[in-house]
Amino acid sequence: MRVSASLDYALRAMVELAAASPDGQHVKADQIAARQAIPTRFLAQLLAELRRADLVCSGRGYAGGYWLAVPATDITVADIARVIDGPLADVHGTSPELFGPPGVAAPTRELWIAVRAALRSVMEQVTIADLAAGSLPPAVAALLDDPDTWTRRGPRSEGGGAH
Amino acid sequence: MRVSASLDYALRAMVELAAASPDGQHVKADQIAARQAIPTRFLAQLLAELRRADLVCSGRGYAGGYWLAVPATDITVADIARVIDGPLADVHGTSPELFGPPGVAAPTRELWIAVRAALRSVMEQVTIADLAAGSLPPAVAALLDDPDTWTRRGPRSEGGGAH
DNA sequence: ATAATGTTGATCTAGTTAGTCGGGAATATT
DNA sequence: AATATTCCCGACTAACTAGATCAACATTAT
Repeated sequence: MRVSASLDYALRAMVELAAASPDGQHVKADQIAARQAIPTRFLAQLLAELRRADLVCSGRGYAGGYWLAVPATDITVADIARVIDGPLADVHGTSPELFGPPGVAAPTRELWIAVRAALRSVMEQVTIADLAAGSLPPAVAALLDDPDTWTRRGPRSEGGGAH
Repeated sequence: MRVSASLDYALRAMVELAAASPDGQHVKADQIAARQAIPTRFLAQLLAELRRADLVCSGRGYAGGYWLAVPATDITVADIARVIDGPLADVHGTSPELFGPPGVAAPTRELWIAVRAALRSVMEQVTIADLAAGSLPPAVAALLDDPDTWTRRGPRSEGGGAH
């Protein structure tokens, strides 16, 4: 359940583009790489993937660079994740609903579907316009209200009431 | 954001133990491997990790096998995930709150913290007792009510209302 | 003692991740 | 037309991780 470097980079690059998009600016890969401290050549690969997925457009030459193919309000984090990392959540190779654990472990299938639903409830709600503006949608921001959300959680112990 | 084979195997093994735990039964690694179609030797490794983390106990010899170290109602999916896979969600190597994306992409930090909170809301609520009994807690089961939850989602398109 | 079982550590393969490199193709300036 | 700038594409590598296997050893009930 880790966020890959590729996804982190791609998302940050898209936020850069979203921030420039109201002015219709073209942003060059080098600029994004410099501003976000991303290896240039590696970023270029990611942008090419995003272009093939029709999330961004590109142009070459002096006035070249990248810009969003659709409005920033229409691009969610999930869209980017699916392009870069594939399906949001799959259980070691197959998608949760095709997964059929045997015997008494059968209900783990519903568990993984619930996990996927939870991921969607965040990643499909947040757009890169939200991120560029610095304000998450209320339903997602609500998750951050609990101070407990901000703390790390060690392997077991602490948390509830009983010891 | 994929569920590793190790975590899937470990969780299913724990559900097997939970199902046997009311009778205080010891279950042998071979039995679990057979019932859950898990490579035997590989499973033994996972069980050893769970034992070192004090989630299960083991005994050797004729009456040997594995059993839960604590009640099944006290062991959540998150507990197992942290033992087997490490932190629930980290952003290419560092935990979300230590992560400091530069410039306009700074709010992506809050995004990943929200993602982690969403994962916790499922994985810390579901215990292996729930799974063995085949009924998820109400708050999690509610996620499964929306029929949309059960469908795959392609890369963009479809979904909402307007096209 | 002995057979059944768990424990440990080494090893192996295949695939993924994160990144680099060189050359080519398109575009705008001069 | 020449040239500088920028994106495009494929190959390549080095490191790591996942997934799995094996042999040898330790423990325990009979």
